[in-house]
Amino acid sequence: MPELPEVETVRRGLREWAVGRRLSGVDVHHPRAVRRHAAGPEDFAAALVGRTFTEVRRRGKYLWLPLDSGDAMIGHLGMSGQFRVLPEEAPDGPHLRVRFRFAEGPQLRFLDQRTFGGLAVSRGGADLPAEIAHIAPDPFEPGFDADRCVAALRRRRTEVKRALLDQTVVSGVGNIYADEALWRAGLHGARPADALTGPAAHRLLGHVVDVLGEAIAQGGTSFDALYVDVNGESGYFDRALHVYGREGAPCDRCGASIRRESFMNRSSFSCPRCQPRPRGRG
DNA sequence: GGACGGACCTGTTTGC
DNA sequence: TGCAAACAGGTCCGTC
Repeated sequence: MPELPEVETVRRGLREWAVGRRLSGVDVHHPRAVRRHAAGPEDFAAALVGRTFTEVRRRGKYLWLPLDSGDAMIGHLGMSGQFRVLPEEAPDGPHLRVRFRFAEGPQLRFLDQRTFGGLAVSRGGADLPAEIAHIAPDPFEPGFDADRCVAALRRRRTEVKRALLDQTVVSGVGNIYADEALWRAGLHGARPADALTGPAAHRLLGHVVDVLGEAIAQGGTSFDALYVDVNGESGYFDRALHVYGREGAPCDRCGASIRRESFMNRSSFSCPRCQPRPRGRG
């Protein structure tokens, strides 16, 4: 379940292993992996072969790798996507979607069990691909404006958790870190976003930044083999989670039993005492 | 144009 | 034991 911290961990690995290497071959094993590349798998491969990755950049959960052609390869991990650095002789495995071969050295492989992830080449997209431009800056970008983000959050006439997950409000937040930030803020996710005071919205955003930053420092969160870095290793932040996946466990703050509720066809975890439901709902 | 529900997808877990 | 349903959830798209 890669959110911003997991994607940042992958970005750092790719920066080490992919930048400066010239592609000698690209094999698309599953067309769904490049479904966002409208011109098709052959065009995707042709735009990459002979080119060199010059950088690895990220906005929210999106990665893009600028090429020496001025184009960029965009990547999104979806729910289960992985970039792995593996020797040529390593077996393909059942989830291999795209293989990148270089003039020398190990291969880069894009694996994806649930196929929600995808790759594309953005023409002229080295600086900021047009396909990503609609996403709001994430809190770790130099251009991030907290006041603007808070204003966007408070304009949403919907529940605050849904607003946090809206990548046009703030990018990089997914189900896990939204729950954790709401727990830290003592807010139930069903609270109306447009009813938050300015200071309360700023505090919530501060918790979002804190929890994301702490998770980056731990190499991300991992519950199983679905999320690993380019070397196949897991992060450690799952040990620091306070509510996500802890149904029935005592709240680390007050001892009440953590509850699980269905929300947006997903699970939401919260403390019934620290995060009371808003009155008049549910 | 914003809000919101459903679709997409597959390996694992749970229930009968 | 075996089958079916439920579940995980980020993003896109259609509808209202």
